[in-house]
Amino acid sequence: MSIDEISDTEMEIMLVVWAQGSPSVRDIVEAVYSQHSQSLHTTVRSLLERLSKKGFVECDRSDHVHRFRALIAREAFVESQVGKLADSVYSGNVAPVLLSMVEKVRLSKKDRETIEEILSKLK
Amino acid sequence: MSIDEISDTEMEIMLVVWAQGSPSVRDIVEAVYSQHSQSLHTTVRSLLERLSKKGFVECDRSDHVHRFRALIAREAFVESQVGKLADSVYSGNVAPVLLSMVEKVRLSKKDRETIEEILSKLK
DNA sequence: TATATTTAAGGCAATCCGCCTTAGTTGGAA
DNA sequence: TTCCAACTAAGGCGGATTGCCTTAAATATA
Repeated sequence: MSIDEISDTEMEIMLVVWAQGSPSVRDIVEAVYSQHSQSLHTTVRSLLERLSKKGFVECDRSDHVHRFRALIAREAFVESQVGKLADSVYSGNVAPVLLSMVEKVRLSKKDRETIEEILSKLK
Repeated sequence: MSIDEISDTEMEIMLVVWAQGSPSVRDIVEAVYSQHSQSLHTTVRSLLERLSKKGFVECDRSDHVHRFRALIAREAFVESQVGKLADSVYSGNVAPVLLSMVEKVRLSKKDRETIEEILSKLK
């Protein structure tokens, strides 16, 4: 599964969609811009249209006020982004990326134990 | 440290620079395009100029034939990319994704041991 | 019905991307 | 020394993307 590019502003919209589940345009405008106006509304609408074309969201038109839902989970999106990074830098080998992540990311005791548990099951 | 965006073709050039150390324009052209021409030469030259402006490479002009070197290690680049992803998607918290990746990614025995070694050092 | 809200369609300036053209410079071979 | 091949320098071009906006039409609601 290859994933389209996503811009910064589109990303902010996705965060709202992931957080709220099925927000309306107005919900997103207010979450992203902390205000509302006609132009911001149509701006977000067109950004949502692009996100829809890219396959990130779907539009529920059963009500007059459309509602948007994510077509990809946040975790799956991040994983695909990491995979893309691995493709371009390490010829698709994700392991080196994972290793540097383990080093860089601050892990709780519980996280470390969970990883160790997963690893032991893989053996 | 914030890192500029990098395009696919720029990335291919960076891979050559990382692999060869201090290649000339010609070295890069031949590595990327498996051929050489005037136009490809200037194309790569301008891509290198952009990479230079973005802070990814530096240009050694001591010889007539300029040579280019990376200003960021490949590993550091990958780490910063992962960090950027974490910032934008998870407010910096990558741990949950890391956990699911450990499950999903096929790891060699050596990789697993490396991760366990890193984890034990974190304790 | 009158007003506010929303959808629909599309445009616009700025930027980036990959690539190329043209011109001038340099080094080395004949 | 002359001439040529290789390189640098400067900048342009078409296409795509991005964030935002304008205008107009449809819909809901007071």
